[in-house]
Amino acid sequence: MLDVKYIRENLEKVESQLKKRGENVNLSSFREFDSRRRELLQEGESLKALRNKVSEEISRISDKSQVQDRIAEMREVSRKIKSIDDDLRDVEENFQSYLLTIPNIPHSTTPVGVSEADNVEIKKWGKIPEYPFAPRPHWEIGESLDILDFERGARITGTRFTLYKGVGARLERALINFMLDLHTDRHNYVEMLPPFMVNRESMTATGQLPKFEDDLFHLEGVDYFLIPTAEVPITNIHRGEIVKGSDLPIRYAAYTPCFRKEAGSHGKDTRGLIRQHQFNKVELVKFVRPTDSYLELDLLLADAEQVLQILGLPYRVIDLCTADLGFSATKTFDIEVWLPGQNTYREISSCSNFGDFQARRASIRFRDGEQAKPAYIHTLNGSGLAVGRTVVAILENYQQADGSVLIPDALHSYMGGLKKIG
RNA sequence: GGAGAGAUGGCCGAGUCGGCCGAAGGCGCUCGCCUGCUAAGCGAGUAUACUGGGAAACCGGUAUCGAGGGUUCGAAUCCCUCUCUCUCCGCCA
Repeated sequence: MLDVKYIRENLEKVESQLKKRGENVNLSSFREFDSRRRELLQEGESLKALRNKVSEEISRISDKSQVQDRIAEMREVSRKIKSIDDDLRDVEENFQSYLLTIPNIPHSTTPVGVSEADNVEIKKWGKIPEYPFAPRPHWEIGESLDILDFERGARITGTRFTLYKGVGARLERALINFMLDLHTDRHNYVEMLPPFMVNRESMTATGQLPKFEDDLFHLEGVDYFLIPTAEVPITNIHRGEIVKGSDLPIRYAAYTPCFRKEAGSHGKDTRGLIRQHQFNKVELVKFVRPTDSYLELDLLLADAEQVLQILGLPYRVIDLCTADLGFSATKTFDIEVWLPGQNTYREISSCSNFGDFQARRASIRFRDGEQAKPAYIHTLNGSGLAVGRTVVAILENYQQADGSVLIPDALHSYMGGLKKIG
């Protein structure tokens, strides 16, 4: 959520900055809500001040006959207050839900664009391997090695669900452990294992709700949602808190499965592990001082990149343009890993700075010292990495002519010494 | 699932038959004093949000004692609903 005072004072600027997202923003109703709200507020508050004053006087007058008309008067005032408060509640509710639908303002360094074609590649790492044979896509490799079972996954649940088998399951688990160990032991994140279902408040705080409910799995009987990313439970750890400035930056790493409906991508990436309704991810989340957040974004990106570097997987980094930027983010770097079986780069991580947007929705603040004013922190998060897609990248990049797949060195110990699949 | 207890400021904890309770007291913390260091001691201060005024320092108003409703001129205090926590029993990985 954006700062109401900031919008009030910079209405046109905000509008033009939001237009860069390609959204049809119209802040004219902002003015209406805002002035109506303040009008009602002032009217109600002066009546309350009067009532408080007179009520206090009533309590001090001992002669009861003298207070009857004052009481009658205040009865009327109270009735008026109630009706103003009712109107005010209405206005505030509508104002609030309106504010929750306004996306974040892109950062000044975010490239302006009208489609994903305007994203900017800022870095390439690793050598794209050459094969003396036609590299196969991971779904073929996985099936022929009998480690991925798409048919039975679909039987158990439905389309976009996959069964991992034997060494395949082990590889997924190895990657989760490897990533968590790397981020906790070497990058100083604190490991968290959060709930995989969250309530509506948590989803609203990070920005999934109210606008993107269609993308979420909702439970029947309770108003809970399956998490689409660990970002949601982890960011909400500090919802409603004022943390000590000296504790910043706070870094958390968490493994969770992620559940997404993938509404609107019917027919896209139907084969293989790329687009699943359930997938595993190790997520990095940071709570930082506002002044540090863009530096922290670079560090976060580097932490995620290192996973690919250690695994020896070629990738590139993309600076997302305003048209491709997520609802809550001010700036996002995507990491795309090279997939030889599909002869393309695919997103494997997305590292974003949300500024104070989520912090304001979630009311997460920090304070330096006792007498300092609390201020909103900045939140960031990034995948470190999407585990299923890392399996995909390993299968495709490390495939051999004989159909086997080599396991990257860093994973040998996590695979019980196994160096090759098949 | 059954029975019971509770939810007050950073923490602990008081709150009388509703009125001067944003809320006693203690701890903690901050600043100052004092003691040759430390400890102790003394004094002052110590919530948040919205809102009006002001360049600002700051001053005023309103709200907040788990959440939402109700009664009342007036509610932390009375009534209703909900949420959460704790204890015991049952069930269960």
